[in-house]
Amino acid sequence: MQTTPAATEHATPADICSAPPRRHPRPDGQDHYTISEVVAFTGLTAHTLRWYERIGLMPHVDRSHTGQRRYRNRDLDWLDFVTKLRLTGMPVADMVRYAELVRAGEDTYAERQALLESTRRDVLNRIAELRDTLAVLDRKISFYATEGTTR
Amino acid sequence: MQTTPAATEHATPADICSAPPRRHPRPDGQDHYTISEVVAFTGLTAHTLRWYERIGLMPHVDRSHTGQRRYRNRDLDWLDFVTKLRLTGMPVADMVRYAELVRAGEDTYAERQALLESTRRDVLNRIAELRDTLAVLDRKISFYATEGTTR
DNA sequence: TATGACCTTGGAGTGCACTCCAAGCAAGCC
DNA sequence: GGCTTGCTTGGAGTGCACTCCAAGGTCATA
Repeated sequence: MQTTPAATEHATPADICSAPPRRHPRPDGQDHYTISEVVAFTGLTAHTLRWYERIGLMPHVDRSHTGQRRYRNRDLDWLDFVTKLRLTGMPVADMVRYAELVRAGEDTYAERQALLESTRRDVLNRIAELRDTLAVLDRKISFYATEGTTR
Repeated sequence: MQTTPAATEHATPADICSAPPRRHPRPDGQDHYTISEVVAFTGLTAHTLRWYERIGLMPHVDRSHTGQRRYRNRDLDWLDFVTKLRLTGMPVADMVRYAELVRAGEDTYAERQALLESTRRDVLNRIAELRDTLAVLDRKISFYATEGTTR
């Protein structure tokens, strides 16, 4: 059993770096998903998928001969990444900025790196805040646990 | 040096449980802060403080003889807690629910505990998600770092 | 070929969490 | 008293991230 090397070999400009350890529903070459399939895979709504495209957050989605969207594996990878960024609280405008850098090509590597490093710092800060909050919650919960049972 | 026991001894129904390790600007008894002082302490805006009160997120704020707000140490503690909850992504409506339980008295200890435990689970999940995101960011950042310098 | 589920678009609507405004009262200083 | 700065209110406005709608075209199955 081995991972399919296609993902990195045919890497598109859309998201060239670092193959995520994701299992694709279908292998590269047969990867043509309708919008409702992508809804099922990602948990996003069709509305949101179309909106992401309109605001420039999707690198470009193929179309069938009749104009319907046909998502590829690389689109799923991109959506996974976008979903992770969204969880960090990053504003959509910043994600669009990153998408623009990706579209602009290799010359933007440095700027992309800087953007992700700034995001990384945000994530570390948020984790620290959440740890703090966790401590407060634990203190209050244990208060309620003892007071609630001994009263 | 020892912590002032006043905070727990005179604990008000507002937020009776678990004295936070917070240094108050003034000791209990001389704690009467204007809204702009609270703005300076908490980082919240005056608009937001008034809005919190309007929607029932503040337990009740004292007023001067002319009707101006005079916040107490317990109010600062409460605002600290609310700010922590907000960082977890908890909707304001849920925080209002908790505030209502606090106002309702000791009979709601069990429900409060359940609410905080549910929040606790959310926080743990969010931390796990952020760790995951951190791994993805690190992978991409190291890609850009090597490609950017060797190109 | 008909039925019904799915897909397309631009634009309008929604919900949340603030954020601001106008008009007026209050407090402190010269 | 006059001036400035701060505080009060209800209600309206803002920005974000979706979310939905109407009107119509497409696809799969019977």
